[in-house]
Amino acid sequence: MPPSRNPAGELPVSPRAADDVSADRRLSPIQVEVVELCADTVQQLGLSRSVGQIFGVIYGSPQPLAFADVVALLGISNGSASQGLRFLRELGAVRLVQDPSDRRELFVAETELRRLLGGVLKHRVRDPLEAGALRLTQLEAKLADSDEPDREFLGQRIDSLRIWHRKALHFLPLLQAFLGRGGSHKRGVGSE
Amino acid sequence: MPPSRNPAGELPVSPRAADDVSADRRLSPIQVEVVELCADTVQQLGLSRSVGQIFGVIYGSPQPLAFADVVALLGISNGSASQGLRFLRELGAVRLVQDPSDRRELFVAETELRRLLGGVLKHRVRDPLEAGALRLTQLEAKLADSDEPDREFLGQRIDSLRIWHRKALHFLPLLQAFLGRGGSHKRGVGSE
DNA sequence: CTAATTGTTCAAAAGATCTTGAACAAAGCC
DNA sequence: GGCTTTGTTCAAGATCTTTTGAACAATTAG
Repeated sequence: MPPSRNPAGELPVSPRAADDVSADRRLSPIQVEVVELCADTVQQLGLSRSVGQIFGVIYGSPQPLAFADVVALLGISNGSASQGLRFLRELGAVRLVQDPSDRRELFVAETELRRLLGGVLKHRVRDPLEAGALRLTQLEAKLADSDEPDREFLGQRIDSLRIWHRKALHFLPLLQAFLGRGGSHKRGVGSE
Repeated sequence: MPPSRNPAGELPVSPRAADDVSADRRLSPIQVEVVELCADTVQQLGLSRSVGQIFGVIYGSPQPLAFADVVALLGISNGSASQGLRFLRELGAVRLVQDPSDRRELFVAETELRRLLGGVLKHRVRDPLEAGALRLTQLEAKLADSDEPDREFLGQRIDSLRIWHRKALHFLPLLQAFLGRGGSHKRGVGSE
């Protein structure tokens, strides 16, 4: 049971250093908004909202956050935090950092857009596209030895799907090249 | 109550022409798979599955389909069909065509990828991005006259969000240019 | 070794989203 | 005018997703 709330409102005099996050247990109003913004954005990308909140709270923290910090700052359950953090780690959106004086896992947010979106892109675009390719191939085969009455028409439709699919595949490298540029370089962001 | 089912299994001798869709009330196995493929794909895009099924059944039909055909072929309710078709029309993924001998609304699928994705892009990318711009601006203002302790750090984070946001905005025209290039092969695709 | 801390798992509850179907409106037909 | 066909609306129900929290494993400190 983490000391997320304290009936008397007094600090539990944690044994941690003063700059540790566990000391300031609350999010500032601005941080709350960053969390909300991330949550909404991530939701638009088709991932669950709490994953966005978790990323947001880590992204908006000057120090690395521990598991228990995420739980306390967002007021979510251990289960949600565990699942959300695992997912973000798999995506590559957060990373673990080590602190010799702290045996807990500490998380920091990935700040390079290329890496951040790389995971989402794979998870939400590349993998589904590859699954789609397989299905299209099977569908073509099935059409070939079926007694489909509208075989010619459906053949054209499936061809068209193939063309769309190929386009999407060709598009991915372009997108990655685009993401690769500039980003957080000290200067020359370009358009200014 | 449309004659979608007939207790005795006999055709209700519809008053429509023989090539009308209402005559063949069932989807072929291949068409079923096209419907499923569209449903799954559309779901990946973050829209509801039934919308994909509806698009799929229209896309996989040699003839324009009427509202009642969609309901009968997919076995969905009037309500779902009505909402799904309206949504697809708003996106521009299906169009209405007129048949002087039929007073019903007849639907055909949009087959140009550019137009098809155009609507989704606006609905799922451009609009949210614009909302995000507004939020970022408000957030910057709020930060400016707050007594945020980590103001400098959060300022950097918000700047970084701005850069990502701008990148996404600049990317849209690129994507549209890409979609614009010659996908449709003018052979007897017969869809017009 | 024992106790305390840290994080994971998973069945059940809560919540969000989608679908249904019956009542309703609109428009053509007789 | 009344009857039929066509499509829409929306509250209630069904379904799917997310979140919770308590039991559990793993690790470390004492």
